[in-house]
This record gives sequence, C-alpha cells and structure tokens, in this order.
Amino acid sequence: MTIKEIAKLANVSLGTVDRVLHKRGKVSKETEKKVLDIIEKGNYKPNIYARGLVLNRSYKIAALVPNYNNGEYWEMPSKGIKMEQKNLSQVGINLSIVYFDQNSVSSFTEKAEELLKLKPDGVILAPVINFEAVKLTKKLDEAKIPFSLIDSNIPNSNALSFIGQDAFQSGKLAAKLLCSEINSKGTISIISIKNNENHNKTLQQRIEGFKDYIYNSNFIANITLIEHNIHLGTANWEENLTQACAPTNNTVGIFVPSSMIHHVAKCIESNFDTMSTIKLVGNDLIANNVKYLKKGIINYLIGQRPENQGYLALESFYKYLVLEKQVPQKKYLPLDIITQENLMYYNDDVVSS
Amino acid sequence: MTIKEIAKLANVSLGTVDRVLHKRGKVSKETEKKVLDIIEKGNYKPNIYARGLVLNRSYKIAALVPNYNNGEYWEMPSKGIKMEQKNLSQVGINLSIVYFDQNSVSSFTEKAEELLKLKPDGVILAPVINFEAVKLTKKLDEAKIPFSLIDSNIPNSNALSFIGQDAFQSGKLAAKLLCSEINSKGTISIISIKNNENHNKTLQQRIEGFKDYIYNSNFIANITLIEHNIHLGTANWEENLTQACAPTNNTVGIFVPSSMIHHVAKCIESNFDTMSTIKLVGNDLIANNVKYLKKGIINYLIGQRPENQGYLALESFYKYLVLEKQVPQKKYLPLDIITQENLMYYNDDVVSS
DNA sequence: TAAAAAAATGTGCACGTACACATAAAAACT
DNA sequence: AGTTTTTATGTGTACGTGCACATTTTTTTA
Repeated sequence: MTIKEIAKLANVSLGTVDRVLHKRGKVSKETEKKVLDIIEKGNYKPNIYARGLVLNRSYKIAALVPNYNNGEYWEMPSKGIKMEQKNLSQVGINLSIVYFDQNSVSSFTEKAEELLKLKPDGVILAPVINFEAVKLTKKLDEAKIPFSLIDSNIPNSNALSFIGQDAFQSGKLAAKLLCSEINSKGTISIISIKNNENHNKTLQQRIEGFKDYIYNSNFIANITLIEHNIHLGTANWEENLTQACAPTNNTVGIFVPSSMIHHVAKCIESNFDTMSTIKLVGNDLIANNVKYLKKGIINYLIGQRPENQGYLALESFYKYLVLEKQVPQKKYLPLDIITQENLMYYNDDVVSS
Repeated sequence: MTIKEIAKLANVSLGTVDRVLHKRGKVSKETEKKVLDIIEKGNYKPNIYARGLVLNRSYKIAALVPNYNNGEYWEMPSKGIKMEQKNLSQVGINLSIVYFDQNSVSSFTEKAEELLKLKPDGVILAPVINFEAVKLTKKLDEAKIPFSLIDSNIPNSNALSFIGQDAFQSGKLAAKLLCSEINSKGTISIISIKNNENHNKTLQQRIEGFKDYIYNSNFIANITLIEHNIHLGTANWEENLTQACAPTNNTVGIFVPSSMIHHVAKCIESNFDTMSTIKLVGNDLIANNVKYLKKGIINYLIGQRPENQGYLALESFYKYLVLEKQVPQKKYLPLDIITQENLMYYNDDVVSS
C-alpha cells in the first residue's frame, strides 16, 4: 500500500494524506479520520527506499573509546564499530572515532572537548574513567546529543542505550568455573592487574561477584581467598606478580578480573614445575589469552563479545536516527564461557555483517 | 557520487553510464574506459535506496522445517526465521514456512512437493531426514532454486550456505564439562532419546565427539561408558529410562546428545534420594531443560543459538538476492556453555532485530 | 454582499536508479 | 552518392515519499 493508493481510496490528494501521516494539521476532522481508517486497515508502512531516497539524511556519530595496542582488549570494540560502519555508510551513518588514553584523565578531558567540537549527532562512549565520563554526559545532555554507553554503565544517566555485561554476574560465573576445576582444599588468589591507579568499577564488581559466589557456596569451607593488586610497569611488578600467583604453597586457583590474565599465565609457564596444577580463570578473548587457553594453562575465559558491543552501539544509532525506531535501553550481552573445546567457534565469531 | 555526476564528468549521457555499469554493451571502448576510470576514482557506490525503489523486487523464500509443540526445540529456529521476516518484509523478502513431521518420511516428501509448488526464489531446509533431504536438494538444483541448510549439513551439496553447529565438537565439549563436574570413579551413561527409528546424524556425531574426548583423556582410567537408546512412547520407555539413568550403582554422570535431557532430569528428580549426585550435561535451551538447569539437576546445557540459525538463514537470502552480495558458505555457530550463572543472558538473547 | 482572512485541499518537483525507447553517428551495403 | 544496417549515444518515465508552493473552499469581517 502506498500513499497514492490511500489518497485514491479516501478521495483526497497526496498532500492531504501526507499531512495526516505527518500530523502537519490543516486537515478537517472528517477527512483525517477517513484517511487514518484507511491507513489502519491497509496496514500502511512507508516504503523505506523511497523514504531514504528523498530524505537523504546523514548523521555524524562520534565514538570516544580508549586507544590500544594490537591485541589489547579495546581493539575489539573499535573493530566492531568500524565493521558496522562499513555496512551503515551507505545509509547515512558517518563515524569518527576519537581515542583517549585511559591512564590519563587529562587525555580524556582533552579528547572529550575535541569530540564535542565535531558537533556529532550521536556519541558512543566508553566510560572507563567514570567521573569524567559523567561530566561529559551532562554536557551531551545540555547539547541534546544522544549517547550510547558501552562496556560499563552510568546508572541514572540519560543514555539512549547501554550495551555491555553484568560484571557482578561475570565474577560469580568465574568463581563457579574455577571451583568446578578445583578438587582439593587450598588458596585462591584474586589478582587485579592494572595500568593505573584509577578506580575501575568493572573490576571491582567482578571481584565482588566472585567472592559472593564463594562465600555462599560449600566451597568456602575448603577455600581461602587472597587478594592482590599489581600495577604494571612499577618497580618489581613481575616479582610481585610471581609472589601473588602462589601466595601459599597450596594455591589451587587464580582469578584475574580483567583481560590481563595472560601475565599470570606467562608467570605460571615460567614456573611450571611448581605451579602447573593451579587453575586459571580470566576474562576476554584477546590473542595473548587465547594462546594460553590453547596451551591449557588458562582453563576458562569469560567472553563478553566486545566486537558486538561496538557494533550494537552503532546500530542502535542507525535504528534511532535513521529508522526512527525505539531502541532497548539496556542490552546485557551473554557471558560466554570459553574453553579449548569451543574456542574455535568464538574466536572468529565475526560480527554478523 | 551519482550516475549523473559520472555522466557529467565523462561528457556522456546517463544512458551510457548505465550501459557501462550494467555491462549492457553498445558502448565504444574509449568511452567505456573513460567512464570506468571515473567510476573507479570516484569510488562510486549505487544508492541502495534509489536502487531498491526502482527495482521493487520481491522474493519468495520457503522454509521446510519440522513441526513442533510449544517448548520443543524446533520452535526456536522457526521463531528466528519469523522474527527476521518481520525486518525483511519491508525490503522484499516474503516467507512461507512449510512444516513436516520429522517422524514421518511420507510427511516430508509430501511437504517437499508442496514447497516446490510454491515456486520459491529460495529455500531454507532443515535436513533432519537426511536421505529424503538429499533428494530434495537435487530437485532444487535442477530447478535452479538456491537453498540454505540449517541445523545439520549435507556435505558436498550445492547449498548457498550452511548454518549450524559442529556436532562432533559439541560432543567433545559435553564430555569435558561433564568430566569437570565429576571427581570420582564411576559410570557415565550416554542416553539417546528419540521419537523415531530414523538415523540421526547429529546425535551420532555428538556421541562420537563425546567418546573421543573421554578415550583421549586421563579420565578414561576412571570412567566406564555405557550407551542406551530410549524410544519415547514405546512400552515401558519410562522404566527403561530409569534403568538407563543408573545402570550401575556408581553412576556419576549422564550425557544426552539432544534436547531431550529434561526427561532424564525428571527421572532424577523422582529418584532424588538415590540419584542426586549424578551430573547431567545436555543440549539446547528449551523451557523444560532450563527449568532443570535452574533447579541444579542439569549441570550444563550446550546451546547452539537455534534462533540465530533461522535468522541467519533468512538473512543470507536477503544478502544474496537483494543486496547481491556473496554469503559465507559455512557458518558454524558458537557452542554456548550455559550454567545457572549465565543462563539469564542467553535465555532472552533475542535475535538482534 | 463583496472583500479579506483562514482553513482545507491539491499540484509539482526532487531524490538516484533501471530500463524502454528514440535519435544520431558510423559503417556497410547497393 | 544514396540507402540500409550496425553501432553508439541520448531522452524520458517510473518507483514512493517529503516538502514547498498553488489553488480552492469555507468562514469571518466590514
């Protein structure tokens, strides 16, 4: 059914139907009702091609995400955004990615300014520096620029959508998996490995989830939990890490609540004679982690589909701006459990493109 | 860049550019080269809206899948197909689903005939009755109707694409998960639960994968494998099943290579005093299975994203027919590991729509 | 009751492409 | 050279929508 057909059925002109469809007024009550009835009955849906052709709109989306080296976690969300950009470039979605250094607050504020200068029609934001990100969202609200959050959420923000994981539940799952691998009494070491001093909400929530599971399970009778913090690049960090890997001589498991578990795996590998029985659970399918998963040093990785995060964020803007559809306010991605046996089907799980 | 602009730059008419673009001939070598150069340089991409508008093609896709009762496995692929249909109806993809009874060969052949009478532009086929499905694919080849396979593959067929799982690997994964839950010597029972006598390739491959893992691991020293076949609806099948659940009095685990594990779980629940320690691993997130996963009777389920299978199959036709893109010949979906802890983020993992 | 104002309705063009048809230029024939 | 045939190039229309502008009808005002 087309506008023309509606017009014919209602005995009015195209213009009148148009005014009814777009609520531009200047239509008498009666004709409006007549037209609306026909639209209803005929289940009229605008032709997306004709619509796209005549509107020929284009939107500028800007993403503010951490920079990265090859193989690091943040490569993946960026990859996802870029992939989807290729699909959406033909339908009027243009993308600029602005990278900031997640170890530097000033870098973030600087890049945030840069981003605002682009006057984007939408923003994708990774609020890893939480406090500063909140400030930016305020500014975006003022400027009436819609924004989507990826990776971690800012509760009570005005975000168009949040796409990421449930960090607490991720921690619980890690604990469950680690416990399933452990058959004896002993110590589990929780090692936070970080680049900076910034408080990381996601890590904290994962650890809380992890402890929650242990404390509420039967395992607590047999397990002692010890927490460690390692700051990459500081003096002796490697020694400290080795120490953290086996704080007692009956250490049975290690949990690293981030993508940094490959550092632990490397450490275990170097001390294989004494540490080979320690079970490892961590997060994220980055190349280094995958390597140790394949070797059997890491037992489980929990994936959070970071490419999908990026791609869904961009897609949400397409749906919102171009298709003018509603988008879900929150999208928790599944917590994928990855082992040697199912790795191959996740590792090249390309963004559906 | 538009055709008009190309024409202007090349000092020719729109018609000439059109002939070059569509290789309709009747263009002199020189002008053709001139136009092609400009197209190349300008990186011309046809406007998909204008294209869609003027072509206004529509395609009839027919799906041949097993019928189902509420909550059964085959509800999910159908659901996925239908969901994507909603998205694609606006872009000229029309769908008819033809259901057959997977326990009846004659039903399949009958419905296959019905499907061919629809003269579809593409077919989605679930070849669960392998031999008959092969015959159908031959006919489709003759009629030059492209087809996609879901759920299980037909090797060396001419399929546009296969979308499904790696059944062998799925079995290996099941074994790994079951073993991780088992801490003592004992018997593992592999129970095939079926509705019919037909040979089911997928089940067989899963069992082979399962055994492969066990036989090549250290567990084989402690584990005895026993296989059982249960035919639903036959006399005493429930007694037989109870028998199969605990063939020895140190049965430690049960693997069901299909979505039918809820029957086993029910049996365990009824005999909870004696069987509560038996670990269960099965396939597919159907409602009945989820129920027992939540209760803790089933320990792991392996998911294969059946909705996605349906939705990707339909999407592959959209890409192939409408967008005229190439589609991957094979798409193995990830083997999702589902436990109580990550269930919630899979269970409502709606097809990205 | 005529003129002015307001409300209602109608018309025409543009978007970029595909394809049918019309025309012009070049080549091959009497 | 003049005619026909072949080859090359140009023109026009339709697709369905959105929006600016034109026209008609109704209501209000002097």
